[in-house]
Amino acid sequence: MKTTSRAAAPRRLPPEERERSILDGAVSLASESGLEALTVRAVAARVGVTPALVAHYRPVMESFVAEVFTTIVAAERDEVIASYDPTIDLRTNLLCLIETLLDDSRDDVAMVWVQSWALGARNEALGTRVRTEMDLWHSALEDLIARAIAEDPALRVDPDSSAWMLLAMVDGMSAHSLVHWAPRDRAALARRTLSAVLDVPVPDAPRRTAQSAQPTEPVQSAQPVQSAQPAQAAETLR
Amino acid sequence: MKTTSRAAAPRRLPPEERERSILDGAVSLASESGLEALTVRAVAARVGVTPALVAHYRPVMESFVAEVFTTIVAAERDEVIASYDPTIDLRTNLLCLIETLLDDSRDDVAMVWVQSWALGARNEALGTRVRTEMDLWHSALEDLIARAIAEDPALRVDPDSSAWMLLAMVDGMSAHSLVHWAPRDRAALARRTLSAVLDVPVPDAPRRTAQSAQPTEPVQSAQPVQSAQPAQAAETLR
DNA sequence: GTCGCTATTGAACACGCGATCAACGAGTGA
DNA sequence: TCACTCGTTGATCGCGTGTTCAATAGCGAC
Repeated sequence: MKTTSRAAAPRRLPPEERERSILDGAVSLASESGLEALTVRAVAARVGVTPALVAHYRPVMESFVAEVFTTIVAAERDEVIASYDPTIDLRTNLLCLIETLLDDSRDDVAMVWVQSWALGARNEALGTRVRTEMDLWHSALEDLIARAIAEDPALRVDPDSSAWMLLAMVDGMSAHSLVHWAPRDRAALARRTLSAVLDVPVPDAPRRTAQSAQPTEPVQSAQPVQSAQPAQAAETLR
Repeated sequence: MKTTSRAAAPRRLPPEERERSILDGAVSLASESGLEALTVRAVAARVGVTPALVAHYRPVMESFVAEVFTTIVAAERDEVIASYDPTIDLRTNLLCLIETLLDDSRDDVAMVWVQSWALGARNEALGTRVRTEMDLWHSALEDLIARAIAEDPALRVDPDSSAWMLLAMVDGMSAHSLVHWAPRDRAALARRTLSAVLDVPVPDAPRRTAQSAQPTEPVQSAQPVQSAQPAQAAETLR
């Protein structure tokens, strides 16, 4: 906890320092109460200055929100990614990562993310930042997986699509948890989710049968014939 | 398109009819512009009456939002679930369902969902409704899957956790699509996602073996042994 | 000690929000 | 034709929002 600037704001700081304290205040405010709480007056109160001063340093609130968003999620990503332990196997690492991200104590960041998707649809400055941050998440995960594969070629996982699925699952579950909707045993579901992502065949040679059916035997039915349908279905649906 | 009540509102409707027209207007407004657009004045303008009249029929906006949310998502769920075709196999049906839900044309409903998770965290009336609607989605999917299993016992899928994963994945991807963040080939990812959910072993007997590297070779591999592993990892981690 | 630069303030504007309430007037039964 | 009912209106309150700007006052330089 290096909580900066509760309210005490000695007058006349050097601009860069004031700017920093305002950003810090906005970040802590948004972390606690979400991006929607970022009003000129609320930030000013948090920092201990006049609304006019906040407006002076960040004349356009819309882009300030985008900036605060970036600061918050980038910090979280750095922290979470840094906790990856290369001496441990991929599965355990990812499980740990998922459980970290889904932990209730991170609902504040989850709220920021969910609001960013809603607000980002109409705030173009924010939308751009959101895509950037998600790209960074995706490539970070992709890197982690690719690196693990490099060390253990026995791993049959497609880094790209696995990263997509992991992000979708985690983000979906995070969003759900905001309204406290979660399975009885979330840890178990996390495990199962990871299994789903890691233990599924990688469609290595993109043959032009609309594949997705695996070889044969196990578990599911799905002959090529069948699995060809969905692709078609998709087109007819659109 | 059965768009009701653009603006023309003949004076003095019977209460039930007016109530209906206000709800309809609010639903269409929220569908177009999201739950955040549901203000007394905006709804009044849409329906073609005075703000005071809207406030008269729905004195508390907060719960009106919850009501509109329910109306919108329930209608969508009914529609999508009804499109399930029992004469086709489960995989194709689910793929079709996923692609329907992820279609760009449904971004409006996606926006309603995403906003509902954010707003529902602090609007308790809404939060309750959101959980209810998600429960209904979960059990609807669970039913679909269970029914498919009943007809084809060769299917090795756990309806409960599969439903959880499907919802998380679809909701996550829907949220992402609001800011136009999507893989190059979304249809392929949808197929892969479905594979992940359907083609993963159900962890029936959680035995307590230790190792963590997977067996090696085969792609979907996944013996029960494997699927038991993560369970332990989770415990050690926490 | 004084001056000047500028960080900071206070006040105001124009807008949108939910909510309230007395008053209007269309429809209806007498 | 009158009177009553009640759906509907217009006006208003109190509040919160982003944004603007002239005026103030702290701080470093001289």
